[in-house]
Formats: sequence, C-alpha cells, structure tokens
Amino acid sequence: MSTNDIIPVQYDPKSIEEKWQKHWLSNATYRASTDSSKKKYYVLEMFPYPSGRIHMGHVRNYSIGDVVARYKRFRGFNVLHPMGWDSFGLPAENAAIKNNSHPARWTYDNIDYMRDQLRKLGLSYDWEREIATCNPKYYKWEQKIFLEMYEKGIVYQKNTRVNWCNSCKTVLANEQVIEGACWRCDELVQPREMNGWFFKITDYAEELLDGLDKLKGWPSKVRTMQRNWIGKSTGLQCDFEIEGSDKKVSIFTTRPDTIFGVTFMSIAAEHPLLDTLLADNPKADEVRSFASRIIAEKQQQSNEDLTEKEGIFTGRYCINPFNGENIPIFVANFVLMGYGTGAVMAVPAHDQRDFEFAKKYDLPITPVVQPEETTLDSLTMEEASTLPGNLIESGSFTGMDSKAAQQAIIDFAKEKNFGDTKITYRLRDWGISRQRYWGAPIPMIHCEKCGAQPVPIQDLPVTLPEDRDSDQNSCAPLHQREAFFETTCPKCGEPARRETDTMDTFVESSWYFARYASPRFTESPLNKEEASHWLPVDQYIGGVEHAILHLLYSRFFTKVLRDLGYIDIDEPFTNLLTQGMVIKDGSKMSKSKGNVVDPSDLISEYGADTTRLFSLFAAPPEKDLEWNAKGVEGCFRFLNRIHRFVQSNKEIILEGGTVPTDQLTAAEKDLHRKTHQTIKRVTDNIEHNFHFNTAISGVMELFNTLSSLAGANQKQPIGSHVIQEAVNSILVLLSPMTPHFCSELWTTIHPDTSIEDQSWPTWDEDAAKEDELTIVIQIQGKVRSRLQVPIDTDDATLEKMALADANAIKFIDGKTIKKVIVVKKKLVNIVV
RNA sequence: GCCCGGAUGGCGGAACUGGUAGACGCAAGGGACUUAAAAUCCCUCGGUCGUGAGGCUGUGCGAGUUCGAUUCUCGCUCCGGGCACCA
Repeated sequence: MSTNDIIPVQYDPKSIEEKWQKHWLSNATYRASTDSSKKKYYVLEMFPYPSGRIHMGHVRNYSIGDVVARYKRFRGFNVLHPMGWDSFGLPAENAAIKNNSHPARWTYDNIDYMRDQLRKLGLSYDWEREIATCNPKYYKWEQKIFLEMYEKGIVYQKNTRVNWCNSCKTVLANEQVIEGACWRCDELVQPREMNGWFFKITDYAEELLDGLDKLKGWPSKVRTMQRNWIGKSTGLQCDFEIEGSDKKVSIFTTRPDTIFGVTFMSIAAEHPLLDTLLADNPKADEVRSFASRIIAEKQQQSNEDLTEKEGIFTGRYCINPFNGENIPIFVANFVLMGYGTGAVMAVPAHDQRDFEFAKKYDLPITPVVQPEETTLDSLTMEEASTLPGNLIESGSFTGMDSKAAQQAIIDFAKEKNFGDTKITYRLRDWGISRQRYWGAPIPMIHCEKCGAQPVPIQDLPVTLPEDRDSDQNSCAPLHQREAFFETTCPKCGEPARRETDTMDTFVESSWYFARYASPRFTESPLNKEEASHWLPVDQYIGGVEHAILHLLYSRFFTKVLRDLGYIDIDEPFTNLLTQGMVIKDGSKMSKSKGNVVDPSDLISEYGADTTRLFSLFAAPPEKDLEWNAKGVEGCFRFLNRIHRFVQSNKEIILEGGTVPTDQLTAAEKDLHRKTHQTIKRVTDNIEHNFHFNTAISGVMELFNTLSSLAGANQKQPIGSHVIQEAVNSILVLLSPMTPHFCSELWTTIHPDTSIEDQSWPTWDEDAAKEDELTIVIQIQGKVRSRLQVPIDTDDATLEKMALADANAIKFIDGKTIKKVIVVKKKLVNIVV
C-alpha cells in the first residue's frame, strides 16, 4: 500500500466514548444552575433502585430522557437533568443476609457500580446533584416532613386490618397489592390486624381527582387508572332504625332511586352493631360463630378470589324509613367493612349481588325501576336490572325517572333528617409502616404516660443502627434492637420506646424530584427559591407500572409540601411519558426466563451510541420494544457508514461555504432540499411526540441521499457547501441520540469548535419545498396512473391533464364522466 | 364481569386533520469486489396471475358511511393492560 492512499480512521466507539465522557465530567458540561436569561426545563427519569446492574429497561428509559435533555439544551433551554438512587428497600436486606454483609454496604457498592454503568452510557446528568435516599442527609428531611405532617394532622396511627406479606414480613399499602399479591414478590397477601402509621391521602382525594383533568400532558390511560383508583361515588347515606332498639344502622347507596325495592339488609361480619343485634338474641351463638368463620376465611383467602355468597339471618329487623317496612338483617360474607358504612341495603331486583343472595336464601325480589321496552317480573327475572327507567311501587316517587328520583329521594331523606348526600371514595389512607430494617425510621416515640410523641426536630435524623460488627443482626428489624428503641420521652423524660417501624420506601420517591432542586441544602428539605425555579418537572419519563403507586403518592406529596409552605405548585409532573417494556422472545426480559441482555456487553461490543440508537430506533417510546440483536448491528452499520463518509470526504467537508441557493445544480438542489426536509421532520418528531424512531429514519434517509449523490459513486460533482450543510445537520440532529459519536465527528470537521455550542438547525420552508409533485389519477377511487407536475399547477389544469392521460382514458373508455374530484397536491379522482 | 389500549409484509415498525399502504431498519434472495472469507457496494423483496406491459387482491373478521377507509361508525374475534364482591 502506498503512502498516498487515504486510510480512513476506523470508527472506534471505545476510545471516542471514553474521551468524551472524561471531557464532559471534567468540564461539568451538564451542570445546571439557575440562569434567568434562559427558560428552564426540568427533565427527569424515574430513578432506579440500585439492584446491582443496569438492565435494558433502564437503558431505554434513560436514553429517552437523555435525548430530551440534550435536545432542549440545543433549543436554548436551561436544563436540569439529575440522577439518583431509590436506595432503601428489601432486596438490600435479603442480599445482606445472603452475603453476610450490611445492607448499606451492598447498596453503596451497587450504586458505585451502576453509576459507572450510567456514565458509560454517556447520559448528560448533572452528577453534582446525585442523591441516595438511604443517606441520612436525605431521610433526615423526610423525617422532618413527617413531623410537620403529624403536626398538621395528615399523619395518624390506627389499629386496623392491613395487608401482610408473609414472605417480605411486612405490611403493604393497598396500592402495593396487585391482584391480591405482593407487588414485589407475588406472595398472596393476608389481612392482619395491626397498629401502624397512616398518611391521610383521603383528605386530598377530591383534589387528586380534580387535578387529573388538568394534567393534559399525561397519557389518558394513566389518568383513567388513577381516577378509577380514587373511585369517587356519590349517593345517599341513610339510617334504618333497628326494630326493638334505639340504635340505627346506616347504609350508603349510589342508587337511592331503588330504596323502595329493599327487601333485606346485609352487614359485614365485622360490623360494630352486630353485638347490639345479638344481645338477648336466641340466634346469637349461631350468628356469632358464622361471623367469626367469615372473618377467618377472609384472612386466609386473601381478598382476591370471589367466594360464593353466603349469609345468615340475625333474627333482627330494621325499618325502611321510606315505607316503614320491616326488613330482615343478614350478616353477609360479601359486604366489606372497609367501604361505605359496612352495611348495605339489599335491592335484589337491581343489584346482581343482592339478586344472587336473594335467590339463594329465597328472599323477595321487588322491582321498582321499570326500564323502557321490558317488563320486569320478579318471578321470571334471571338477573338484576341495572338499567334506568321509571319508578314503580315507590310511594310518592312512583312515575319519576330514576335519575330525577335519586335527587328527590336524597332531598326527602335530608328533609326528614334520616339521611344526606354522601361522597365515598375507594381510595384508602396510605399505610406507611413497614416492619423492616432498611428504611427511614419513623421519628416517633411511644411513652406509656404521654402516648405517641414526635421526636424533637433538633434530634433529627433518627438514624439506623449500623451494627457492622455483628452480621447476625445487620438486618434485624428495629424492634429487636434495644440500643435503638430504648429512649426517653421528650415530654416527660421517663423511659420510653422509639417507634421501630420504618417508612414505606415509596415515601422517599414521593418527593425526591423536589430535592434535586437543592440537593445539598442543609437547612430544610427544600430551598424554596431553587424549588420554585425548577419545579414542576416539565417532562417525567418512566414505566407505566408506576401509574398508580409512585405517581399518585408523588402528586399527594406535592400537595402536602405545598400546604406545608415549601413549594407553590399543585402538580409535580407537567408532562408524563410512560415507556413500554423491553421484550425478548415475546416476554419481558427477566432472569427467570433467561432472556436478559446485559447492556454492558452491548456497550463493550458496539459502544454506548449504538446501544442508545437501537433502543430509540426499534419502537416509539410508549410501545414495547422487541429486542433484536441483528437490529443492533444495523444501527452500528449506520454509524460506521457515516463515519466512513465523513473521514473519506473530510477535505471537501472542511471546505464548506455558504449555500448559493440560486445557482445549484439539480443534484445539489436535491440534497439541499432533503437536508431541510429532514431538519423539519426530525424537529417535528421530537417536539411533537418523542417519536425518535421516525426521527432516526429521517436522518437515515438524508444520509442515504447524501451518500448516493456525493459519495464514491457520485455521477456529478457536488458543491462542498451543500455537503457540509448536510453533514452538519446529520451530526446535530443525531447528537441527542448518539452524543459521543457526533461530538467526535464534529470536531474532526470543525476543529476547535464544539457541537455542544451549536444551536439546533432550522429549516427553510422554500428550500424544503418540492418543485414537482406526483399527482395520482384515480378512476372510481382506484389508482390508475400518476402524473409529474410542477408544484403550482392549478386544479383546472390538473383535471385537464388527468382526462387526457393515456392510462386514464383506457379506464374511462367511453363511459360517461359523472364527476371529477381534484384534491390539491394529491390526486384527481374520476367517477364514471 | 367492568374500564382502557392494540391488531399493518418473514420480523421491528412508517403513513399529517379520510386521499399513492408498507418509509426506515432487520432478515432473505441475486450480483460486484476478493485466491477465499469478512467488510463494503449494487439490485430484488406483501400475495397472486402474466414472458411482458399490466391485471386482480391485500392493513384481524363482518357490515356501513364516502368519489375514495389502515384512518370514521356499528357489530364481532383475538391479544395486552388496569380494576375486581366498592353497594
């Protein structure tokens, strides 16, 4: 080989990526600071649990976020893009027990390893803001928020039935029970009576619901899920007197219009009135043993599967206040104590559950709402009718339509003082006590004399005991550690016991996004000035699996922090993108399925840029992404082609120059046009819906045009100015996706400048405009021919040309033309 | 059971507010270069009939609206997700 041959520099991702990562780190390129001259943009991806290694789901999530962050920087925004660790949680304890180590040790080792993995992906984080929630400097502030919530009455403790996961040995919140099983380990949860601390999220139910309508930047799917979860229903709460007692049983119903159809009453087995009902009652023993059996069964069965309806007559009656009828009271297994009042007026004609129950125990069925077009007959009905209609057999309300009757009946009850409108939510208060070691201690002290007392603020943080020396106890829950719980009452000074439960780890993730605004602030959880500058998060990105859990809790916390005076916003995340899962061989990547692809392997084989590019190219972000090893190679090939092109045309590109738009050759014009079309397209794709897959294919098209016109096989010489324009555009458009690669090529063709300092390219509408169009000629809506016409051809000319077209004439063939439809810039349709 | 999504070549996916279906990529086949291979480059690529020009057909299924439907309406099938005795 002669020395004159140009040896193009090979694309070597490893050295390029190392170089740029070092550069970004040492220059703190992505440090965010308040800068009022630029508009702020806060982009955030859900922070990871430090499980040990990054997986493909993370790569996808963070690649998407990084494109947004880098794109917004190019658009002149002052971008905050932080990263941290959701680092409390059970796996750390399990791993510590297994490895005879300490959860903190395991956690921090993982963080170190994973931080390195994230760096190797070239993500543009402001690493100076990194936080780890297991750090006392973080949870100290969480404890302070807790105490302030306690002060305000948003925190309380109660003894109640909770969801117990026997495998995790801890209580779970309702949101953490997925189909009756633990969200983490799939173990069926069991109800258990326990004392615990609760956040009054129900106080915010109405606001959490209302706010959903304003979250226009959220997927409607997520909003619907939250709406259903909150489960608001409006109805009547109404008292039924118990015959032979001065006590009343209160019910809630959403169908007050059916109240004349009540034929019995069902109450939960745990209902507090049961004792009253059973006093001096010959059936007492029988009913009591039935009730305890039901309660026991509920405990064992978990609340998942529907059991057959079962009940027992208590021997007592109550009185329907609307018609004075005596109706029997039953204890029934399907009545929930936790919803409404724990007692249900049973209307078998109009409620399927009551219908089944009535059939089984041979109770009367009385239709009171007659739908149009059918006649309900209690003897022949096979299921309850829930249709609207006109009231029958309903006293003075007879004849009203059910909708109007609902209000009239509520008004009547209100007037007669035995009932009122009532709003009920399905949402329950958030139980945050966890009987585990690796979590933020709940800063309360229990004193026999003074009751529960908050830890004085100056004593915060209440830190976890470290116990590094004793492996045996490194993860023992706090209630087994005297040194931890033995303390004195802050009020009376007597010996007292510290609260030994830790907080649900979802508490940490409910406010971390706000802490990023001032992560090192030492006076308070949040620096108000910084927080009001950066919040709310403009774009939040993460998996849809948090649609209810984390996203609802974060919304709740935002409102709480607002009410505590820390921030002035109502909602934490203006826009939300829920990305799909990463799938391989048809199912989610998981160790148990053995279909895991390790991002580190990909990075060492192809580099971070290729890995990122593929994860963005293979599917739009909201859809599941099917992993395809060959597809990765395709992306690698694409980058190689660009690299080769730039290296072997370096001299021409360096020449550059401004594009003289009025004296371009046809080929130059084609390339120039394609460049501007691509800028427009890529910008639209990113701006409009983050469809990076189509943005990337746009750049691929531009490169295909470039290499066919200007590459080694070019037919005519192309001016360096158009080539440079195309290459510049390709590099900037692609750089949010493949930052190292584009930075490197940029400096080779623009020595001494940095791609970071470029602004996003703009397109020229005139340059992007085609000067010829293909017009389709249709006969009867079927494509029969095509015409190449200048862009400004008017409709009449188009019609004339279409009718004169040889192909068209063949199909018209003597038939009479009924109608000709001309659609601008698209087609001519001839109807014969 | 109820509430949301979705279904397009061999595969991942494109197609603006009803107007050329299949962009881009992968796979496959053919060719060039090479002693050979890799890499690279060029061509073909929904199905079907036809030597060809071209025809017919085709976006889960069945109807409908329209000059024209992947797109809108109605009725199904299948797949995915959420909730699940919430009165």
